[in-house]
Amino acid sequence: MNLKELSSLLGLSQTTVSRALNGYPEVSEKTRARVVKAAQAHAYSPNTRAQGLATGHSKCIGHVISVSDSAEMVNPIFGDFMAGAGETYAAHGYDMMVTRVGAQDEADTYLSLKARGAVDGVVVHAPRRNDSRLALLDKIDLPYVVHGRSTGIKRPYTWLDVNNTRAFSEATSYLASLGHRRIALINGPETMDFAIRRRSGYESSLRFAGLPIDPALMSTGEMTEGYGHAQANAMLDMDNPPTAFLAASIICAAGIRRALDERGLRPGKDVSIATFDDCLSYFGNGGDQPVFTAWQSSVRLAGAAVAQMLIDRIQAPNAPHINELWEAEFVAGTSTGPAPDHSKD
Amino acid sequence: MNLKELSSLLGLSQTTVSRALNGYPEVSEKTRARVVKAAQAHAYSPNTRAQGLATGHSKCIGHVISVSDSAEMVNPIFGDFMAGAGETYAAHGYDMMVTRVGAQDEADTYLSLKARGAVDGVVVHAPRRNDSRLALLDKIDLPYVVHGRSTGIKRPYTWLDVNNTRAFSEATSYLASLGHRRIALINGPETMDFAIRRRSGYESSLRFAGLPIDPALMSTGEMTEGYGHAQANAMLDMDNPPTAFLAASIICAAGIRRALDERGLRPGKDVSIATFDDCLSYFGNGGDQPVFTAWQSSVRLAGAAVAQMLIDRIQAPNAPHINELWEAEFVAGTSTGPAPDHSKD
DNA sequence: CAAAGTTGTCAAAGCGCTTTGGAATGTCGT
DNA sequence: ACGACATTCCAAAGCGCTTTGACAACTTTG
Repeated sequence: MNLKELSSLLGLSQTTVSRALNGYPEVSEKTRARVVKAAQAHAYSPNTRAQGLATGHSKCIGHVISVSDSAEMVNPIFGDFMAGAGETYAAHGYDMMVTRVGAQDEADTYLSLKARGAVDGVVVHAPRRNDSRLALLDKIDLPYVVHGRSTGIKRPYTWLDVNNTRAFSEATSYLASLGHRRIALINGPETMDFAIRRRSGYESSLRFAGLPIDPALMSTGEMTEGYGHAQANAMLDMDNPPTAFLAASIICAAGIRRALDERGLRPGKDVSIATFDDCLSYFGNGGDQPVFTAWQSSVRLAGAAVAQMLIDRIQAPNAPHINELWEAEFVAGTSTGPAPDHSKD
Repeated sequence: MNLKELSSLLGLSQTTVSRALNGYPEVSEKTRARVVKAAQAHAYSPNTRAQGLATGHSKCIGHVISVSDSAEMVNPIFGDFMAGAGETYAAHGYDMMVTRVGAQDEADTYLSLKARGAVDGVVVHAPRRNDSRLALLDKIDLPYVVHGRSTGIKRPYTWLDVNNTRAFSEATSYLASLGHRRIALINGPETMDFAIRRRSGYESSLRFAGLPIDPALMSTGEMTEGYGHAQANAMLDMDNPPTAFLAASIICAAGIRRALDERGLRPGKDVSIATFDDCLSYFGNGGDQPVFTAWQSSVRLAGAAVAQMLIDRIQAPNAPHINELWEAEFVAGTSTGPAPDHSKD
């Protein structure tokens, strides 16, 4: 069923039927009702491609997911972010297109998306420092919103980020205030802007507390469970091991916890763990009784909000850029406690 | 840059340019080379929508993700499956469209996808028993491939599944052979076909081993870490607790493990854990030294294979239906061991 | 050397929609 | 009763591509 058939069926012109369905005022309410009813009865939905061709926009939003070829790692927050964004898109009649790409072909992918008119805008995921994608997107005039920020980019752009610096600064101070003097940072990949900010928050709090900054207590890598486990193991083997860990994600934290368990160390007693928590739907932090002491911020809500910002941006491309900085919320869990007293050792 | 501009720039007709780029034989190699070079120089890519309108297919594949409104749960395998599928799509010039939908609007979403001509085919995720989507898709003639199977559907359809029955039967036998007589099943949602099969594999091996089937040792639910933890805790509180757990996913297994750790029970010594493992990129099973004894099958590879099957199906809609049943691979971890000897209790 | 293929190219139609610029019809003031 | 003005509808153009059918310009054949 297409427009032509439907309109001849109704004895109306295509123009009138189209206007009736799209809510234009120059069609009487009587005929509009008639048209709408017939459209429903015949399950008519305008052909997306034809509509796009005619209007010049695709009502589709692109998400380019860079999969590092080395690690072949899919960011675990991906699913929840998409779920949040998808909700917003559905509410506004937008489709969502996902493109998986290796790091090399990143630029080409955006160019192609633009040249082919496949999307009206894109969400930039996992921004790096001085991320070259932003200049590219500005140049080719493809609307975008950044989930995160890119330090070093001076031109304004629209972004939504969590205050990672603050969260990791608070977390470090919190652990220091519990008496911990050897606090390890199990960070995400420090090619990512958020990881850089997290480290800087961590370091500034260490300095503020008068604690040394020890590179041996800092690690960077893909945020897998195995990574958390391996790093914790390596650090706990040190002569002067950390008494507290600060993890980049709850999945890392789980790995750290496993390392403790294997050694018979009690989390929150012998060794503390604090973590950032993205509120992943399949890996909750224990609900009523949080397991991990955490700074949390829902990536799902972020997805919904970023999607909304992008839709707004597409509809008003010349509006001033909006920036949202969300504060992570502190939850006290059982994974942290006072630094163990070694005076009796 | 569009076809018209490019062709007038070259002093050729649109026809010739189009044919040259699409590899038709009736254009001389000399002009073809000229056209290809110019296209590259001007970064010309045919407009997706126009191309789609003209050819009648969208070169786009749909993934409809049902998010149960109650649980608001995003399946954690989603990201890895997409990464695998995305690779295949990219190689064949297909785009990937993702639609998030609540359980109610599922049927409408497929109808709309079809009516709008938005996709050439869809992947059916998480099939249920007697899944009504298959009949719907057959009726509206939208090509599809099922990731999993749907018990009760008699008409042939194309699917790729893991032999869940076998895997869980083997796992149960394995645990029984270690002397476990109280083996708990921490299953996924038993509205899902795969979970039903897993249970039946589990039960058949219990029967075969002459062990009783105790509903108190079986649970069903969304496969979160918290779920695994809660179920394990509840069961370990029983008068006659299980000595082994069989988990539906490595994430559940992590939760079970946490429950053991909290109680000072040693995995593989006091209580065993076996699990199914989807080989999630962010939650590996320890690499060289597997943590969990597991039956594993890469969901990423499944994604790539399903995508390929769907593309084939779209290109040859009348070809016979293909079914692939993959066997899960056994890996021995440290999480299982002989049932503890209670004779000295 | 005319008739019959080949080869390389093109003009134009068509995909299903939106939108422009009329054109009918009806209503109203005078 | 007549022009003015809304109101309601429509024919046709156009979005950027593919594809059909035709046509020159060459080759080859008898």
